[in-house]
Amino acid sequence: MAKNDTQGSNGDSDDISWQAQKSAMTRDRILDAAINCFVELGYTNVTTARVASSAGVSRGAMLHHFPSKTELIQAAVEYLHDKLLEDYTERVNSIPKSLQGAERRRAGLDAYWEHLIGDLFVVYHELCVASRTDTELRAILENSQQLFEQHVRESNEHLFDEWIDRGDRFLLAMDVTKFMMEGMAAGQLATNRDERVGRMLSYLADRLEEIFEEGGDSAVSRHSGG
Amino acid sequence: MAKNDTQGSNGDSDDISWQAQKSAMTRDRILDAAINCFVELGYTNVTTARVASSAGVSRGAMLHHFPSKTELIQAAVEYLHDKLLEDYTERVNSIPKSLQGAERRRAGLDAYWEHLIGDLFVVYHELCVASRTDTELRAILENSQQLFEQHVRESNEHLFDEWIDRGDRFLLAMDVTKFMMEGMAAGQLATNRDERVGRMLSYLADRLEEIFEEGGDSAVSRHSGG
DNA sequence: TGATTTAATCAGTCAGGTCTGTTTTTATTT
DNA sequence: AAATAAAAACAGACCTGACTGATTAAATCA
Repeated sequence: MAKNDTQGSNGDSDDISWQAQKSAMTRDRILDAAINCFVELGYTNVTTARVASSAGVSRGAMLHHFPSKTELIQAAVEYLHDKLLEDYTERVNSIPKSLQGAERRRAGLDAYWEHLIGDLFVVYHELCVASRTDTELRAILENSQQLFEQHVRESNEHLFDEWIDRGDRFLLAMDVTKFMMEGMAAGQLATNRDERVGRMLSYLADRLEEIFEEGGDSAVSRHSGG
Repeated sequence: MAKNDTQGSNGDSDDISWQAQKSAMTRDRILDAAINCFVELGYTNVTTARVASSAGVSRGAMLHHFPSKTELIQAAVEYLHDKLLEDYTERVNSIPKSLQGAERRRAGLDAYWEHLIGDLFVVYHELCVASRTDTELRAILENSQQLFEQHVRESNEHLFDEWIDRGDRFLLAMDVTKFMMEGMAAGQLATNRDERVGRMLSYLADRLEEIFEEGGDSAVSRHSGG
């Protein structure tokens, strides 16, 4: 809005013009609004008009930045993907450095759980479900999924760096964690939610420690091939 | 279609008229078509015209049986619920009687898994996801969910009848099973699907046996309060 | 014949996308 | 520096197409 301070034909101070800045700002406003609409309305109920209204721009303005709904969705999904990674790493990084060993790993589980029940992941899961019958969305998601999975893997290798060289056991532990926690997040659990979740997280934490115990018992090694 | 054999104004043999039979048949045809559309198109892409076309009836005919789309969806969801129960019990009942003990329980897990990756459950899960932002659908589903959960509980009590009196351990085992398997079913697992699933099912089966071992170790009893 | 079921057509709503016009910013010219 | 041209950002009206629900006509059965 206040343009006179930085702009001018002499444009030395910043190599990015005021126009480009303004354009990027409205673009981000629109993408934020799109994510917001996903959260509040659900992917299938999002219309271009609603996104524009929520962003505070006219339909024409939005159509200038995103010529079609597909391009809007594409950009919004990538934007969501970025925010998902940011949310996850932020939660993991905010684990106190003082925590070490089993306590640190348990805190990692809790952080992952909080990430899974957040709005962003809920929306992401909705997109995955919708992509079953929406080939366009499926194509858009495939890229993001691979990147996200890789990022989670790297993050886990950091959290569980003591066990990085356990081979199959590491994969088993990651799958156990992933499936159990995503099952809790996606499953409809109306009764005793907090109690059941707490119990499951503790149980899961113990199983992970068990999997990586030196000379683990046969029950574990049978599945990890070690 | 062959009506002359059972029908007549003397209508003593059957208290339901030919017309009612026919009406019920088209009703079921429409509901079957609706489920089919859910599977093939996804819940949000289903239109009344498509259902009618898939059922082989005109829209007018369908609107006679289901005056509004809401009523159609309502009936279709209840129909889906019935078919879900049928599918699950059928799979469980088809476990050979010769299997007993741990083998029988493992077969129960496999049956549950097959049920979870079937079309019916996939659609059901989609409905659950869609119900987050669709209050009408949410209301419709709530009834079905309670009935379904209760049925699964009863079925489990039958499959695991040796352990029915284990109190908290039983609840823990059921949650572990439910979450892990639903996580696998819902999660996007592109790579090594069959291998990972098989490994997880074996691991899960072992954990369940472990949970119910007499005088189980502290790791288990810590979470089951027993 | 009278009632019920099926078929066909119509009107209203709302979505996405095109089109044209307006304002703001940038580049050019004098 | 002032004026002007060009381009970009923005705004809103319009069109098309699809869906739902209502209405009317035909066919079928009691």
